Amino acid sequence: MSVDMPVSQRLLDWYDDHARTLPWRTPPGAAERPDPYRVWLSEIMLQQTTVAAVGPYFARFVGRWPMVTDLAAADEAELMAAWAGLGYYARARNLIACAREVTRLGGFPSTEEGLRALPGIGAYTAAAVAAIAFGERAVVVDANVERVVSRLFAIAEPLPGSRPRIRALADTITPDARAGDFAQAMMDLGATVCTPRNPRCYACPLTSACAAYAEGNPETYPVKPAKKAKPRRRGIAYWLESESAVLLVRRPDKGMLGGMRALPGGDWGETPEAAPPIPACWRHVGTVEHVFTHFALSLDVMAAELPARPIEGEWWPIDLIEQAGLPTLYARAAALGRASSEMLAL
DNA sequence: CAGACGTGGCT
DNA sequence: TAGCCAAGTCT
Repeated sequence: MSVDMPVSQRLLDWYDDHARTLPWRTPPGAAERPDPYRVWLSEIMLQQTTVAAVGPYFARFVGRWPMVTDLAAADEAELMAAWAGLGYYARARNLIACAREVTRLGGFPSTEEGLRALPGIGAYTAAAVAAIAFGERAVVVDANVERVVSRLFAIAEPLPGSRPRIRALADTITPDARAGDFAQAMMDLGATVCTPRNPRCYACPLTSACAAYAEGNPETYPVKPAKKAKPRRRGIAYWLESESAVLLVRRPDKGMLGGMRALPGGDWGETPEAAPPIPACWRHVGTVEHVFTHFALSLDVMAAELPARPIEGEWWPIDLIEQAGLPTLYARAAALGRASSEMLAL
């Protein structure tokens, strides 16, 4: 392989042999383009989320809602429950809004600009869908591309200040043809070779063009600012059981776990303080330690059993609690409450 | 613009 | 193991 072959060509050649096989992809250089609906759905799911985590969710979603028009007609609560566990729940709320808008438009826009106007679609996703699903030349910059470009050009300026330069440099190496394959090739390279730690430079098709490799310190790029310390908050969740069912609530659309089902309980803060939904003999059955992006939470779980469903609300059969679509935090809290009441019944 | 917004896997 | 990190978007 010639060293003066353009970076884009070397990368595309590498991709032809090393592309990952993924459910939402067509093979490299395939004649037919992938379904825009599947490309869009996968891109939304993959935002800040690993391929491994997305796999089963993607399969369930396309099985249940095979076309964007099906998703547009979905029951919102069912969709939120199907998303439970994937995180960043604003994505699920935007997903259904976007599906409805696309259905109203009669299909996905094929341009970056048109895609960018849809809910939940930002600069990255608009470029990715335009390139992958519609073959448009678009400069696709995600965290993988930022890392690969930072290393190729040994960019010393830390993120996020270096973003404009990274984008400009990515533009210079993006080819006119096969822009979608090129974008996916950059992401595959970042995910499997040009990794954040212990990059496998010996397997990289671009080492001869890589400034960081020449310096001998690829792992030092991209330069990032120091992380801030996470504060710790406390909260309480109430497992109220009656007639083999448990009382669930729906969290407000704004804020943490917005729109998701949850156990009753007050706000989270410095001290755990929340009035129980009803006076009862509440037992402390455990504490869930959960780390979010910007704080850590200690959630104390209280449990009680009462006869004859004492208050109005959504009473969910405990045997079917897995289907309630609780986000992970509350799924863990529910496991504690359920185990405690089963223990008590023995 | 910097902070809010989840979760699980890897080192 | 505690921290880092993942195909970002919205405000």
